[in-house]
Amino acid sequence: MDATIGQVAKKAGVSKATVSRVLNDSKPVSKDTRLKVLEAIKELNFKPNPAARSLVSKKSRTIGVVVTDIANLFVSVLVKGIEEIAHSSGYNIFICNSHGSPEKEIDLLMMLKDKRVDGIIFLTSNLLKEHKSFFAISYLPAALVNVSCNQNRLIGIRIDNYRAAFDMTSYFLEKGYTRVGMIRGSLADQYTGRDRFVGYWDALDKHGIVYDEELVKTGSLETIDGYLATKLLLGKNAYPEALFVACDLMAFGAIKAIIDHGLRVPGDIEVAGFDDVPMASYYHPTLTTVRQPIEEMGRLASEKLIRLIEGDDIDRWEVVLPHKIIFRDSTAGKGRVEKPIV
Amino acid sequence: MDATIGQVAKKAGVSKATVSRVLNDSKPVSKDTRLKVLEAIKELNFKPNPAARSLVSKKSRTIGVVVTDIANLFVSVLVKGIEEIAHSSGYNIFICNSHGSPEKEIDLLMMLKDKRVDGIIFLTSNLLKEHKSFFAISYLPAALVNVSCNQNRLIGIRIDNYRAAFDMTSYFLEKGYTRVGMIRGSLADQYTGRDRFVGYWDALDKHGIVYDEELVKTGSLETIDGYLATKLLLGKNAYPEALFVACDLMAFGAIKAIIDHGLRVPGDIEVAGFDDVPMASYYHPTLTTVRQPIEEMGRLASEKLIRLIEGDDIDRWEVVLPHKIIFRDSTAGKGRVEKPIV
DNA sequence: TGACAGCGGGAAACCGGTTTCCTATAATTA
DNA sequence: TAATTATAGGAAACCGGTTTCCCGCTGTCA
Repeated sequence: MDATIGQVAKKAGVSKATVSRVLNDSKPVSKDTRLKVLEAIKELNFKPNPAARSLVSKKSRTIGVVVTDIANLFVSVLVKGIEEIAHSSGYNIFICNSHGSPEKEIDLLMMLKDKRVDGIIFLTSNLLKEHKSFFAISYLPAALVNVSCNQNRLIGIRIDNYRAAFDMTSYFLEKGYTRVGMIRGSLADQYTGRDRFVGYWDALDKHGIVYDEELVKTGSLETIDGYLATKLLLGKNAYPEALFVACDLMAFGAIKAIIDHGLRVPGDIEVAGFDDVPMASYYHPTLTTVRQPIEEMGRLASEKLIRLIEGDDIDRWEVVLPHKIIFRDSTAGKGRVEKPIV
Repeated sequence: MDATIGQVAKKAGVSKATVSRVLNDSKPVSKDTRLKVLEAIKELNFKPNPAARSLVSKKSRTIGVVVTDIANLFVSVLVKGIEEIAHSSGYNIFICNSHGSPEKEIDLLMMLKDKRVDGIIFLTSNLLKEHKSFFAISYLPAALVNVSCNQNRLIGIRIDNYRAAFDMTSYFLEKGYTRVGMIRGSLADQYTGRDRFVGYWDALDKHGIVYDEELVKTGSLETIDGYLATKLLLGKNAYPEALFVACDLMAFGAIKAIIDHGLRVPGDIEVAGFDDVPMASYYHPTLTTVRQPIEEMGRLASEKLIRLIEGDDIDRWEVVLPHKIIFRDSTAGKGRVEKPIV
């Protein structure tokens, strides 16, 4: 069906080797022969068989991508960035959903290695020692998104989650609120989740507010988790004046819960999220949030990984991209009303 | 680095052919030899090289997936379904974003063919004759999502968009509203977009309402398009009592526009969407919408395509899955207030 | 006992490219 | 003019599997 290099060679009256040289510019070929070969290629509509190429080059031109769940907005935007660069560099991407399970993650990493991918982009909120040793032993080029790792030859792409959470929380505190709550990610998250939580805590601390565990609940990053966690929070007798939520999806759930509880956002409780997914500016009320350059993170991970795969040198292994707080309606409250001094 | 079949053969004291037979159960092997081979495989941690296998089998175990934009919620949920089945059947998926451009779509289809994918899943709202002839000429197994095509040997997965739109619109009309508007998809969409629009029109017709082009605007399926289209609609002197929007994302934009305009949903205008993306039940107000079994559509496309690739017979080439209208707050209005008969 | 079928297993061809090694010719230098 | 050096391009090995073809052994039947 498809033409082979042998047929092209015969048609052009040259050897397979010569056709290969024309295809890859791997050795000089005279103008005449080159033209004959190109002509034959065009006439037969010849496309080199990638499997045959892979076999000898030992490169699959495929990047494995392990993510928690492609249907999550953060993830799909990240993948879009990854795909854009990979595709334009001639790489396929091979996406796998781990559903956040560490065992599944390990399985997937090993499976990708068996499939001979050239490199891996790994999105996880929790980098375990099993993960680290996989990368150390396998020698597979890899880029980690969202976590930092001082291990040798591992690319890391993230934002300063600690700082972002610190600043977001400080905004509420400087508005005069003393009861600032948080819906945080799972306690198992040693990186993203932890950094955002510590940033929140440190901001309280710096502003002389004592951490109150009654004001903090945990959810697993889905909208429904934000909803349920906030419901719990509101069950207490004294609810927060402001709420910092560890991701936008949960923040939407939180706002829904507050409204269902008969309170207003931002009138009664101000809410801020994290990520700035596209929906944040169309939710009602629009959501104040920490903007991560998600697509850019994907592009950068892809680009650096491909450089690493192709043996170019990497100037910086760890990249911390800038974030930005985007203020919208969900925090457009008046701040604490000071008691007038008589 | 990685062990080869030759090394396994040597270690087990047999020929490569025998190892291959054990791996694939392609010819009987005595119990003794089989055990020796399995032992050697385990000891060397041997994993067959997929490129070498592909070369001889002429199968890449890869499915090309062409979608408009992976960051779109409908798309990412669909891809999740596709990935689930493909992965569990040992197939990779190779995702490409067309951004809705027909030229790009053709380019991607041809590129996938050159990459020797075993089959293609194609999500498009508009099946052009160039697409059809690609599938006809290339003989590549393919599954189309969202469009119907009477062409031979093409799998089609969709819902009855016409009926769904008809029913949704009828709901408003039967509530007594006479001014029911629509934000429809692009005029270029000959399938999904057209069916939903015709369903809307026919419902009006059946209820004796004359189609009013002032009440219909067009958008390109993104949230912002819904917002802008609705803004336009509200600019007119008499706005609709109810609005049927061709997809959820645009519906969110529409609701936002209505609220920004100083009106209430559903108090002043009722709104319904289409798709039932996860956010629909967490938007404020929660969104009435036509539920498509998106993930199931992905799974089914994947499953049928793999059957086709592997030569099993296909019982039904066209599958029309059931949809369901999910009623939520955005249509919880009282209906037209009848003038009391004195 | 001899002929033949059935079965396990090895050697080698093959898939379609790339790369090494080598040769013939042209160009350069002594 | 002879010797040397570049250069284009061919033959064949190779990548790592699968598959065909064939052979030797055992068991069965006449």
